[in-house]
Amino acid sequence: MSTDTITVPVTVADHQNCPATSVLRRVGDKWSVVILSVLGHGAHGFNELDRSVEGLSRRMLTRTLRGLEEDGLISRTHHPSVPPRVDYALTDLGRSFLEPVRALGLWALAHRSDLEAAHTRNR
Amino acid sequence: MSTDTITVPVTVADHQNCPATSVLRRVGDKWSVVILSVLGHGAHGFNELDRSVEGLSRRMLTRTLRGLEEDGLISRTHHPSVPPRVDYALTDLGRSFLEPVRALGLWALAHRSDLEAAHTRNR
DNA sequence: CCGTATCCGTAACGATACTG
DNA sequence: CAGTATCGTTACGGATACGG
Repeated sequence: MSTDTITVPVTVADHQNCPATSVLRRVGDKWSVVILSVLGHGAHGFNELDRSVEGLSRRMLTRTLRGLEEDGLISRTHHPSVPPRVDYALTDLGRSFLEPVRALGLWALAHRSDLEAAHTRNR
Repeated sequence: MSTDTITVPVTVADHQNCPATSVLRRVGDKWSVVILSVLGHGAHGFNELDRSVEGLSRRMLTRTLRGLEEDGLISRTHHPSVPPRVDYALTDLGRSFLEPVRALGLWALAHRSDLEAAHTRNR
Protein backbone atom coordinates (compact mmCIF):
# COMPACT_ATOMS: atom_id res chain seq x y z
CA MET A 1 0.00 0.00 0.00
CA SER A 2 1.50 2.80 -1.05
CA THR A 3 2.78 5.33 0.74
CA ASP A 4 3.06 8.05 -1.55
CA THR A 5 1.61 10.72 -3.61
CA ILE A 6 -0.39 9.76 -6.55
CA THR A 7 -1.18 6.87 -8.72
CA VAL A 8 -2.48 4.33 -6.29
CA PRO A 9 -4.55 2.56 -8.88
CA VAL A 10 -7.59 1.13 -7.22
CA THR A 11 -8.71 -1.81 -9.30
CA VAL A 12 -12.26 -2.94 -9.90
CA ALA A 13 -11.40 -6.28 -8.31
CA ASP A 14 -10.00 -4.55 -5.24
CA HIS A 15 -13.14 -2.53 -4.96
CA GLN A 16 -15.49 -5.49 -5.20
CA ASN A 17 -13.48 -7.82 -3.01
CA CYS A 18 -12.88 -5.25 -0.33
CA PRO A 19 -14.79 -6.31 2.78
CA ALA A 20 -15.55 -2.67 3.46
CA THR A 21 -17.35 -2.12 0.17
CA SER A 22 -20.27 -4.43 0.86
CA VAL A 23 -20.53 -3.02 4.36
CA LEU A 24 -20.65 0.51 3.06
CA ARG A 25 -23.32 -0.39 0.56
CA ARG A 26 -25.39 -1.97 3.28
CA VAL A 27 -25.12 1.21 5.32
CA GLY A 28 -26.27 3.15 2.29
CA ASP A 29 -29.42 1.24 1.58
CA LYS A 30 -32.67 2.75 2.57
CA TRP A 31 -33.86 0.63 5.48
CA SER A 32 -31.03 -1.46 6.94
CA VAL A 33 -29.81 1.04 9.49
CA VAL A 34 -33.35 1.96 10.51
CA ILE A 35 -34.22 -1.67 11.12
CA LEU A 36 -30.99 -2.34 12.98
CA SER A 37 -31.69 0.67 15.17
CA VAL A 38 -35.18 -0.51 15.98
CA LEU A 39 -33.82 -3.96 16.79
CA GLY A 40 -31.32 -2.24 19.05
CA HIS A 41 -34.24 -1.73 21.43
CA GLY A 42 -34.96 -5.45 21.54
CA ALA A 43 -36.33 -8.32 19.50
CA HIS A 44 -39.36 -7.78 17.29
CA GLY A 45 -41.75 -9.72 15.13
CA PHE A 46 -42.28 -9.12 11.45
CA ASN A 47 -45.49 -7.13 11.58
CA GLU A 48 -44.25 -5.30 14.62
CA LEU A 49 -41.31 -4.05 12.59
CA ASP A 50 -43.60 -3.27 9.69
CA ARG A 51 -45.76 -1.09 11.88
CA SER A 52 -42.83 0.51 13.69
CA VAL A 53 -41.35 1.97 10.55
CA GLU A 54 -43.85 4.01 8.62
CA GLY A 55 -43.31 3.97 4.89
CA LEU A 56 -41.58 0.60 4.89
CA SER A 57 -43.34 -1.93 2.67
CA ARG A 58 -43.52 -5.59 3.62
CA ARG A 59 -41.60 -6.46 0.51
CA MET A 60 -38.65 -4.27 1.40
CA LEU A 61 -38.84 -5.38 5.01
CA THR A 62 -38.50 -9.00 3.91
CA ARG A 63 -35.64 -8.25 1.56
CA THR A 64 -33.78 -6.12 4.08
CA LEU A 65 -34.19 -8.70 6.84
CA ARG A 66 -32.86 -11.42 4.54
CA GLY A 67 -29.86 -9.30 3.66
CA LEU A 68 -29.07 -8.49 7.26
CA GLU A 69 -29.44 -12.14 8.17
CA GLU A 70 -27.08 -13.20 5.39
CA ASP A 71 -24.50 -10.79 6.74
CA GLY A 72 -24.93 -12.26 10.19
CA LEU A 73 -26.09 -8.97 11.68
CA ILE A 74 -29.46 -10.24 12.84
CA SER A 75 -30.90 -13.59 13.86
CA ARG A 76 -34.23 -15.05 12.90
CA THR A 77 -35.97 -17.37 15.34
CA HIS A 78 -39.12 -19.16 14.32
CA HIS A 79 -41.50 -20.27 17.06
CA PRO A 80 -44.02 -22.72 15.58
CA SER A 81 -46.82 -21.63 17.86
CA VAL A 82 -50.34 -20.48 17.08
CA PRO A 83 -50.34 -17.81 15.94
CA PRO A 84 -46.87 -18.23 14.49
CA ARG A 85 -44.18 -16.05 15.93
CA VAL A 86 -40.86 -15.04 14.43
CA ASP A 87 -38.37 -13.01 16.38
CA TYR A 88 -35.75 -10.88 14.78
CA ALA A 89 -32.91 -9.74 17.01
CA LEU A 90 -29.45 -8.30 16.73
CA THR A 91 -26.54 -10.70 16.88
CA ASP A 92 -23.33 -9.76 18.67
CA LEU A 93 -21.95 -8.85 15.28
CA GLY A 94 -24.96 -6.62 14.64
CA ARG A 95 -24.55 -4.90 17.97
CA SER A 96 -20.90 -4.19 17.32
CA PHE A 97 -21.78 -2.97 13.84
CA LEU A 98 -24.09 -0.34 15.30
CA GLU A 99 -21.17 1.33 17.02
CA PRO A 100 -19.38 2.71 13.95
CA VAL A 101 -22.74 3.36 12.33
CA ARG A 102 -23.77 5.47 15.29
CA ALA A 103 -20.46 7.29 15.06
CA LEU A 104 -21.40 8.22 11.52
CA GLY A 105 -24.83 9.36 12.64
CA LEU A 106 -23.31 11.48 15.38
CA TRP A 107 -20.95 13.02 12.88
CA ALA A 108 -23.91 13.94 10.69
CA LEU A 109 -25.67 15.48 13.65
CA ALA A 110 -22.60 17.39 14.78
CA HIS A 111 -21.99 18.81 11.31
CA ARG A 112 -25.59 19.28 10.34
CA SER A 113 -25.23 23.05 10.01
CA ASP A 114 -22.07 22.73 7.93
CA LEU A 115 -23.80 20.33 5.57
CA GLU A 116 -26.83 22.56 5.22
CA ALA A 117 -24.66 25.62 4.70
CA ALA A 118 -22.71 23.90 1.94
CA HIS A 119 -25.88 22.72 0.30
CA THR A 120 -27.52 26.15 0.21
CA ARG A 121 -24.26 27.84 -0.82
CA ASN A 122 -24.06 25.67 -3.90
CA ARG A 123 -27.46 26.76 -5.10
CA MET B 1 -35.04 10.14 16.89
CA SER B 2 -36.83 9.37 19.86
CA THR B 3 -35.80 7.61 22.60
CA ASP B 4 -37.48 4.62 23.94
CA THR B 5 -38.41 1.01 23.76
CA ILE B 6 -40.71 -0.11 21.08
CA THR B 7 -43.16 1.41 18.77
CA VAL B 8 -41.18 4.42 17.91
CA PRO B 9 -42.90 4.92 14.62
CA VAL B 10 -40.27 6.24 12.29
CA THR B 11 -42.08 8.41 9.80
CA VAL B 12 -41.14 8.85 6.18
CA ALA B 13 -40.60 12.54 6.82
CA ASP B 14 -38.29 11.82 9.73
CA HIS B 15 -36.32 9.48 7.58
CA GLN B 16 -35.89 11.92 4.72
CA ASN B 17 -35.22 14.96 6.87
CA CYS B 18 -32.75 13.20 9.09
CA PRO B 19 -29.29 14.66 8.47
CA ALA B 20 -27.82 11.20 8.89
CA THR B 21 -29.84 9.67 6.06
CA SER B 22 -28.23 11.63 3.26
CA VAL B 23 -24.82 11.04 4.80
CA LEU B 24 -25.42 7.31 4.97
CA ARG B 25 -26.54 7.22 1.36
CA ARG B 26 -23.45 9.10 0.31
CA VAL B 27 -21.33 6.54 2.09
CA GLY B 28 -23.22 3.83 0.28
CA ASP B 29 -22.70 5.06 -3.22
CA LYS B 30 -20.16 3.35 -5.33
CA TRP B 31 -17.36 5.87 -5.67
CA SER B 32 -17.62 8.61 -3.06
CA VAL B 33 -15.58 6.95 -0.36
CA VAL B 34 -12.96 5.79 -2.82
CA ILE B 35 -12.52 9.30 -4.18
CA LEU B 36 -12.44 10.82 -0.72
CA SER B 37 -9.77 8.33 0.27
CA VAL B 38 -7.64 9.13 -2.74
CA LEU B 39 -8.02 12.83 -2.00
CA GLY B 40 -6.90 12.03 1.53
CA HIS B 41 -3.41 11.66 0.04
CA GLY B 42 -3.52 15.18 -1.33
CA ALA B 43 -5.08 17.30 -4.04
CA HIS B 44 -5.60 15.86 -7.50
CA GLY B 45 -6.68 16.89 -10.95
CA PHE B 46 -9.59 15.39 -12.83
CA ASN B 47 -7.77 13.02 -15.13
CA GLU B 48 -5.40 12.14 -12.37
CA LEU B 49 -8.34 10.90 -10.34
CA ASP B 50 -9.75 9.15 -13.37
CA ARG B 51 -6.53 7.20 -13.85
CA SER B 52 -6.07 6.51 -10.14
CA VAL B 53 -9.29 4.62 -9.82
CA GLU B 54 -9.60 1.86 -12.36
CA GLY B 55 -13.14 1.15 -13.46
CA LEU B 56 -14.38 4.64 -12.70
CA SER B 57 -15.84 6.33 -15.76
CA ARG B 58 -15.40 10.04 -16.37
CA ARG B 59 -19.13 10.47 -16.22
CA MET B 60 -19.41 8.98 -12.74
CA LEU B 61 -16.32 10.83 -11.64
CA THR B 62 -17.92 14.13 -12.62
CA ARG B 63 -21.18 13.32 -10.92
CA THR B 64 -19.54 12.07 -7.74
CA LEU B 65 -17.26 15.10 -7.52
CA ARG B 66 -20.26 17.42 -7.94
CA GLY B 67 -22.11 15.61 -5.19
CA LEU B 68 -19.18 15.74 -2.80
CA GLU B 69 -18.70 19.40 -3.58
CA GLU B 70 -22.37 20.15 -2.89
CA ASP B 71 -22.01 18.48 0.48
CA GLY B 72 -18.97 20.64 1.20
CA LEU B 73 -16.69 17.62 1.55
CA ILE B 74 -14.31 18.62 -1.23
CA SER B 75 -13.23 21.87 -2.82
CA ARG B 76 -12.79 22.59 -6.50
CA THR B 77 -10.16 25.12 -7.53
CA HIS B 78 -9.92 26.14 -11.15
CA HIS B 79 -6.57 27.51 -12.37
CA PRO B 80 -7.09 29.14 -15.78
CA SER B 81 -3.65 28.25 -17.04
CA VAL B 82 -2.53 26.47 -20.18
CA PRO B 83 -3.16 23.64 -20.03
CA PRO B 84 -6.08 24.21 -17.68
CA ARG B 85 -5.72 22.81 -14.20
CA VAL B 86 -8.43 21.97 -11.68
CA ASP B 87 -7.56 20.84 -8.21
CA TYR B 88 -9.86 18.78 -6.09
CA ALA B 89 -9.02 18.59 -2.40
CA LEU B 90 -10.62 17.62 0.86
CA THR B 91 -12.14 20.39 2.92
CA ASP B 92 -11.87 20.36 6.70
CA LEU B 93 -15.36 18.92 6.71
CA GLY B 94 -14.25 16.21 4.30
CA ARG B 95 -11.25 15.35 6.43
CA SER B 96 -13.40 15.06 9.55
CA PHE B 97 -15.88 12.96 7.62
CA LEU B 98 -13.19 10.42 6.78
CA GLU B 99 -12.74 9.62 10.46
CA PRO B 100 -16.08 7.86 11.06
CA VAL B 101 -15.89 6.39 7.58
CA ARG B 102 -12.52 4.87 8.36
CA ALA B 103 -13.95 3.54 11.61
CA LEU B 104 -16.51 1.71 9.52
CA GLY B 105 -13.82 0.39 7.21
CA LEU B 106 -11.79 -0.81 10.16
CA TRP B 107 -14.84 -2.53 11.56
CA ALA B 108 -15.31 -4.34 8.26
CA LEU B 109 -11.68 -5.40 8.28
CA ALA B 110 -11.79 -6.55 11.90
CA HIS B 111 -14.93 -8.61 11.32
CA ARG B 112 -14.09 -9.81 7.84
CA SER B 113 -14.00 -13.45 8.89
CA ASP B 114 -17.31 -13.17 10.75
CA LEU B 115 -18.94 -11.64 7.69
CA GLU B 116 -17.57 -14.30 5.37
CA ALA B 117 -18.56 -17.05 7.77
CA ALA B 118 -22.12 -15.75 7.95
CA HIS B 119 -22.29 -15.45 4.22
CA THR B 120 -21.15 -19.01 3.51
CA ARG B 121 -23.27 -20.41 6.33
CA ASN B 122 -26.39 -18.99 4.73
CA ARG B 123 -25.78 -20.77 1.49
C1' DC C 1 -49.19 -13.62 11.93
C1' DC C 2 -45.58 -14.08 8.36
C1' DG C 3 -44.42 -13.81 4.48
C1' DT C 4 -44.00 -14.47 -1.40
C1' DA C 5 -44.99 -13.24 -6.41
C1' DT C 6 -45.71 -10.00 -9.96
C1' DC C 7 -45.57 -5.74 -12.15
C1' DC C 8 -43.88 -1.25 -12.88
C1' DG C 9 -41.59 3.30 -12.43
C1' DT C 10 -37.37 5.70 -11.25
C1' DA C 11 -32.65 6.31 -10.43
C1' DA C 12 -27.99 4.62 -10.56
C1' DC C 13 -24.45 3.22 -13.40
C1' DG C 14 -21.59 2.34 -17.66
C1' DA C 15 -20.06 2.94 -22.72
C1' DT C 16 -19.32 5.92 -26.18
C1' DA C 17 -18.75 10.08 -28.60
C1' DC C 18 -18.10 14.90 -28.64
C1' DT C 19 -16.53 20.00 -26.69
C1' DG C 20 -14.04 24.30 -24.57
C1' DC D 1 -6.62 18.89 -19.44
C1' DA D 2 -11.37 18.92 -17.94
C1' DG D 3 -15.30 18.05 -18.81
C1' DT D 4 -20.74 17.33 -21.21
C1' DA D 5 -24.40 14.72 -24.01
C1' DT D 6 -26.76 10.75 -25.21
C1' DC D 7 -28.11 6.24 -24.85
C1' DG D 8 -28.89 1.62 -23.01
C1' DT D 9 -28.89 -1.53 -19.05
C1' DT D 10 -29.41 -2.94 -14.54
C1' DA D 11 -30.53 -2.36 -9.60
C1' DC D 12 -33.51 -0.40 -6.22
C1' DG D 13 -37.80 0.45 -4.34
C1' DG D 14 -43.08 0.72 -4.10
C1' DA D 15 -48.06 -1.11 -4.96
C1' DT D 16 -50.85 -4.73 -5.09
C1' DA D 17 -52.48 -9.25 -4.59
C1' DC D 18 -52.04 -13.85 -3.05
C1' DG D 19 -50.31 -18.04 0.03
C1' DG D 20 -48.82 -20.94 4.59
